[in-house]
Amino acid sequence: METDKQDFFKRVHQVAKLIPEGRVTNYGAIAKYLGAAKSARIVGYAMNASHGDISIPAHRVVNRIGMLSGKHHFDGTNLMQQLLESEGVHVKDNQVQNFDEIYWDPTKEL
DNA sequence: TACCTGACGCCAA
DNA sequence: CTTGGCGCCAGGT
Repeated sequence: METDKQDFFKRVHQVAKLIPEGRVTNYGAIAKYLGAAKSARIVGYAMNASHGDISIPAHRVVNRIGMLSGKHHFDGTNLMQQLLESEGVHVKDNQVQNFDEIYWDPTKEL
């Protein structure tokens, strides 16, 4: 059974739900937290799978430089940015402002 | 079944 | 300091 693979996705979803409002994290941090630091890409894939689940704030997950690399995958063109700003996260040019301040590291916070 | 692409990240030149 | 290439895993064609 490919339960192992699905389990990884499930873990990613779980961590994504733990992201506090107004905070953001990056794929690599989640991957590392799960023990697969080099599988940052898979985290993004998991986000794509979780895109249908509103309980998973995928918009709070950005790449290591704080850029909304995944905004292109949301319904609207700037839906991801809208959601972030709605939580108090300032975004400009697909880039999260004060990323260093609102950055949420699961390996540290958890 | 094999090859290619993809919401990333890090190292090397 | 900037740009390019490689590695990782999974899914689709």
